[in-house]
Amino acid sequence: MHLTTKGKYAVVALLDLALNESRFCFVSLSEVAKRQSIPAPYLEQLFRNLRKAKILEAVRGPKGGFRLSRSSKDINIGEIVSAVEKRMDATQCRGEVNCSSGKVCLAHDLWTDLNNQVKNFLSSKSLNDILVAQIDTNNDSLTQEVLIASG
Amino acid sequence: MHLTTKGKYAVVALLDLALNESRFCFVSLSEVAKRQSIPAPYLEQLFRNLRKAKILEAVRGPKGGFRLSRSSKDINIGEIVSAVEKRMDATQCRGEVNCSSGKVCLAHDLWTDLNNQVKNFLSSKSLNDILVAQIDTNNDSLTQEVLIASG
DNA sequence: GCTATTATTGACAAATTTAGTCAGGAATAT
DNA sequence: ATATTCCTGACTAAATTTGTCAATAATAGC
Repeated sequence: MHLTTKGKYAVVALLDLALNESRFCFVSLSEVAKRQSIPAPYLEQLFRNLRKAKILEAVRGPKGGFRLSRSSKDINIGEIVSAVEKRMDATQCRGEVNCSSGKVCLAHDLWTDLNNQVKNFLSSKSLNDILVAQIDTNNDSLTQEVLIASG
Repeated sequence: MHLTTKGKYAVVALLDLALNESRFCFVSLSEVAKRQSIPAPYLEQLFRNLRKAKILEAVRGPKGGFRLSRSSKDINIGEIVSAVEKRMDATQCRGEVNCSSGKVCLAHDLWTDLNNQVKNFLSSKSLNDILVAQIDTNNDSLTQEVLIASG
């Protein structure tokens, strides 16, 4: 089970997009990258995967950019993370039965359970949930400003 | 958040130890390594950390080996994993406040919550819990044999 | 005391993965 | 046309994981 900067960058970038897309219909990758301190060419790789996963839509050319393909309420963190992380599965054997030389290993069910635990947690949170929680707990000036901008 | 073979090997090795220590007071590392298909010199590194964490006790010399320093009911999976994994923390900033150039990043609380979720899950399971669950769900001949052997 | 067995330590090396870069191409608004 | 932006594939560097090795220290049994 590996949660790396890929997953973290992806989530933050989409949160940024969710906050800014209501003002400008499409947001350029470079804006997001700059605001969130993510190397732009690296973010391109991630957005590529997010587009394949039908989470993002893109338009090329001037005034082009990206936007969420659905409401931020209908995009959960789990699908974002799985779109960019390739080793999130916690089981050594990817759920296969013969993980320990033909026999189910002693801890097989433990890792399967952990896997489900994490999956369920991440799938239960939408992008919007995170934004709302962030707004509730954090009343500094930046957040307020972004809030006004977004709605 | 990284759960690697270290954590998985460590848990399986200790489960193996828990199953076999009642018969032989101390179990040699090479026995465990062989039974669980873990490279012995690699397991040495892990046992080193588990001893530092007061989870294992060792005796050198012939008839020496390792045993759990406490009952398997009093050792939880969380402490095993943290003894051998160095990057289990899911937050990018290790809980620090200025994770995104001076400001708390948008997803800060999300990763903190995920972190706690995983910690609580792993801490809530003891070595003995895993063995009992394994025995309940898996009635093949090997498990039965080991069960009888263990007491 | 000698020997075989086992843990202990520190350093080393290979393989894999992550993180980041780059160059060139394609679409589109102006 | 031109500038802007996404698109694609390949490439590199750094870090981490996954081992390996050699030498040492302790101890049981003879």
